[in-house]
Amino acid sequence: MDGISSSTTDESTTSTTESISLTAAPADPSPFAATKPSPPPAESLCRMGSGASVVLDGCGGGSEAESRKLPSSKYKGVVPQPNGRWGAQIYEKHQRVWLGTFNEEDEAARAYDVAAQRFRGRDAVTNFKPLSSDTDQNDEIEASFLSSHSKAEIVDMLRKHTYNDELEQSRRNYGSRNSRAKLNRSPSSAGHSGLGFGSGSDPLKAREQLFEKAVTPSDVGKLNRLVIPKQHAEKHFPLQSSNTSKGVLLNFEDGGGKVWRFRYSYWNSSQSYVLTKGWSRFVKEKGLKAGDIVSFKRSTGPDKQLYIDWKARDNSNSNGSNGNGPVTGPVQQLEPVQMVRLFGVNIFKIPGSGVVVEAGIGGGCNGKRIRDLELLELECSKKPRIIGAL
DNA sequence: CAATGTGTTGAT
DNA sequence: TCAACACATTGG
Repeated sequence: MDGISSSTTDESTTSTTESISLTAAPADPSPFAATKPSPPPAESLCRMGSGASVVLDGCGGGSEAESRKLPSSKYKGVVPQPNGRWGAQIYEKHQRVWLGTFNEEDEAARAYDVAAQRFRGRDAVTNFKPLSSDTDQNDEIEASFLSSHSKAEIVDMLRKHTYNDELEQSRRNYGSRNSRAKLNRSPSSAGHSGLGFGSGSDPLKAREQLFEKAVTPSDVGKLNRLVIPKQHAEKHFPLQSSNTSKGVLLNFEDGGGKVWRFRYSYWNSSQSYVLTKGWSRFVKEKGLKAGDIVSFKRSTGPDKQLYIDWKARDNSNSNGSNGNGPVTGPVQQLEPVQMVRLFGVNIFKIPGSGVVVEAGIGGGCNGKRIRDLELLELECSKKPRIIGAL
């Protein structure tokens, strides 16, 4: 049932192995600047600016009036966007993995290359990549970098255009650090001090730490999503096959007692578990920054209330930003919304009103779009099975 | 409303 | 697998 793991094991999906070694390293922030050697080998489509409504300085302004069809890219994995920009995508398992949009074809092509390397290893056909030249060292670093990150992470970086930066950092760390110690450094590693969080360590609440994650630039970027490390996602927030793609709504209570509802789902496209809807609001409200740590906890009680907290990476960050107050302070719980997984459906019980809402019942959209309950579980009367495990 | 990314489908 | 096309969502 858990199609998730079976169907896609994240990196392992790549079959052969994780040994995705990279050869080239656009470690340089400048994408093609340094590496712009081999033009598109294959296709060799030399179409330029033909239909894009946006100006393409690169090719000289082509005034194009043929609007309908967008110009196809000469690069593999690059597709034109209605805006005149370029999108990058790669396919795997009949599923498309969107790599983001870019202004220049080259940039998009670059992104594709990176993804190709990460997804398919060095044999992957790329637009430029085969570049290795003399920087074996860098190659090795990038190889480590890639192999130590999930596909989802790499994809996020590409989409957020932070790949080069991340790689850059990794590079530095690599040099000073060990050549190969722990390549796994995303989630709970941050500081390890972990619990220092809400400082809570308040046994009174009977809540247990599930896991933590240092948010990446992507997590707090414009992607409006939080990638939950697969291991933790499957361990703590298992999705039923029926929910996998549709997603479910999960309620989390923050340190201030505020309840946050996030859409939690599995993205086939990037093969990752993510918190999407609602996440951006959380990021804004809390003023989350890359590097900050987000912690997930769960009540040990029957309600299994979920909690979410965060902590700035640096201790007392001036936080003078906006007014997001130090909501981080004390970890207290107010009126938690109960959520129970029933029949493969999440049921939320709103305290006070005793109202029970079925996750996903989308219905009321008055003149507006369905903004809140867009995702639904279509299984209600099916398989009467209570999943209280979570 | 514009931009972005997803759903889909048809071609290779 | 890939890319073209359409359009649903999201953010501003």
